Amino acid sequence: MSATLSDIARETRTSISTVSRVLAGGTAARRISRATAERVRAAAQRLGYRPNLVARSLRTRKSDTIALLISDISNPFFGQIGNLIERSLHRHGYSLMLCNSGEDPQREVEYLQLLSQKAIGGLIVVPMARTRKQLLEFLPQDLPIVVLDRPVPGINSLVASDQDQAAGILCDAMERAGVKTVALVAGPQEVQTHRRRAEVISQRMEVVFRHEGPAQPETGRQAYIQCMGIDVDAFACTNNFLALGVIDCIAALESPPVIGCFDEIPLVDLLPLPIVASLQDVPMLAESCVTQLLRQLNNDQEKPSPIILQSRAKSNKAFHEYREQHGKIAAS
Amino acid sequence: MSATLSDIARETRTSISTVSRVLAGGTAARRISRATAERVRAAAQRLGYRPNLVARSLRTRKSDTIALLISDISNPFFGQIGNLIERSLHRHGYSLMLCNSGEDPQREVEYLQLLSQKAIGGLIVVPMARTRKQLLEFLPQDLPIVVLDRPVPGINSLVASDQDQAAGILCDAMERAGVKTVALVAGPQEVQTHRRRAEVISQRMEVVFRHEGPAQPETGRQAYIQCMGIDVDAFACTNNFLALGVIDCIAALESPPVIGCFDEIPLVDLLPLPIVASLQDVPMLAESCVTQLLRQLNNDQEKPSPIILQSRAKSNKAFHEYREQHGKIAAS
DNA sequence: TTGTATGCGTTATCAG
DNA sequence: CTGATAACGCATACAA
Repeated sequence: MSATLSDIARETRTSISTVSRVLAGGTAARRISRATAERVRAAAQRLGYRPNLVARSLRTRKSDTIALLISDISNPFFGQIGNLIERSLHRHGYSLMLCNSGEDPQREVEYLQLLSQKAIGGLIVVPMARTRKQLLEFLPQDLPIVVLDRPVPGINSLVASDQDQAAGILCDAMERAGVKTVALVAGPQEVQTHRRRAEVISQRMEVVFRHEGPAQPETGRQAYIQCMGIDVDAFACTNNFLALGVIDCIAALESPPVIGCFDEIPLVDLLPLPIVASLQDVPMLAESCVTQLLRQLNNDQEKPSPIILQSRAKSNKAFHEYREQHGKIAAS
Repeated sequence: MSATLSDIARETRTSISTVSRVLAGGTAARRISRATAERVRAAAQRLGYRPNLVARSLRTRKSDTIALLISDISNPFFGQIGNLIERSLHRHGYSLMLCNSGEDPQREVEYLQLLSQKAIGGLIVVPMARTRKQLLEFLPQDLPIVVLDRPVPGINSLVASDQDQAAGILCDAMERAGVKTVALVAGPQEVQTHRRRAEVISQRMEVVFRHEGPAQPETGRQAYIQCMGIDVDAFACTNNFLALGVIDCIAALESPPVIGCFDEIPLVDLLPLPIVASLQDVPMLAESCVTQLLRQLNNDQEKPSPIILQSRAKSNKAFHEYREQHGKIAAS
């Protein structure tokens, strides 16, 4: 058991309040004489004092723990983000509570309710909830919150990629490579991100086949199987998990179609398939979440405004070869 | 703001302790009359009572939050484990605090100290610390703890893979494929897992080149570059991150060597390299951690004993072809 | 069967 | 400049 304020007070023959003020620092500490402040600090040091964060939370009604509510930390995209957010928060003195909703709205609500019970100090969330009301219903009014990846109308504290731009550069790349007809493999259309990506692709490309399902490799496999017989230049997938399933099936072909997708595909350069991906700026997404959140935690008065990041296209060698063969001559 | 015990007491014209006893359930609740118990439960329901977990923690000196202290959640191995552990804990009513040590002993110590300040209820840790003393120094004596993946002498509450068996089946597979000479690419030898794997490989195979460094792809790349000119049948890597770096460099060769490694390589079946990996039973590792921990949390009297899991070998098509060409005839 | 009183360790208010 | 003292919400020993 660590020493308490009261231990230090006894040791220094001062009162608990004095000790608290000294150790709290800030304005309160300045109203204390150099002498006693020094004595208190010395005693705290000597006794190895560490504040009881639970007691502090009970009193202040907030903790230095931030919740990260996402669908699944084993998704590499969230794994990277989670790692970066945790590092950054830790540097700023906060801890992270990890909450996997598993894309299950009910689990999301359960967690949302938990937050106030635990006096969680802030929330970074990739929401299932589609409306501001749904999302905030069970949360304390003043809880600092950052919505990540999926815009929710009426919430300005947003960090996300510009999905129109992201899908746009993907279509650009495919067009330049001579892709005309595409099979669209889409994740759940209830999810903003998947929906918007699918919409842009549908507008820009000639979609001759379409399959929708959970954002898992299995959905990609099913799409490929059902699409057999139909001739397409490319499979466009609204995320990398879907693409993995398609790639898995497609590898055997002698003249494989293009794969267009979003986010990172591991070892993409080694795969004998033409692949082009639209990559989000993951480190910037993570860091933006933290700065956006810290601003609210520090009671910065200016209202938060959305942070929208640009994506960039990345393709592998096989894609470049494909483009050599099928692509238009680039009009400079 | 949620209702408190005191609100319910006032509403039902009983006392705080009565309400507390009813809502606590268990033995205390049985000593209360059906009538008042019902009244209390009804009021709690009506007022939407949710216990303030911070206050409870302060009083009981423990919380229902479990810490997971690992090196890096963006490592897919830990991502999977983290996801499974979080799901399982959540089902059992616990939350997860995620701590990335980044393989930095100092960050590990920082986190260890934090746990008691937060009254964390239990710990699952992949430790840097090599001794029982180092690990437990800053922890409450009675904290339920599970050591994952890296045995620490004197701590029985362990969940890990049998590294001798894991490395053994990898060597078996390579031998059967006709591999004689290997380049050993090893992670930090301070880490139990890497060290043991390297030892077994060194005993079983003819190691003609050796490179050690952080368990990152970059180390694998360096190893490959420094190994150029030396003729080896295989690269044996003590984990998948190292292997990724080697694979990255090696892909271009017309007659590539075998890659032997541990844990999952994404899209391994599509890669044009002979790869064999020794796979840990990740879901079982995760679930074992939770059961091992819950047993301690429920004050089960029997002392915990280590849970050691077996691995299995998995290879891709290219490896099978390699084996056809170079392998011994299997002596039945 | 139920109520009263105390304390967990802090922060914050109000007197001096 | 400093010290009592009152919460925060809950669990629990002790009375009744």
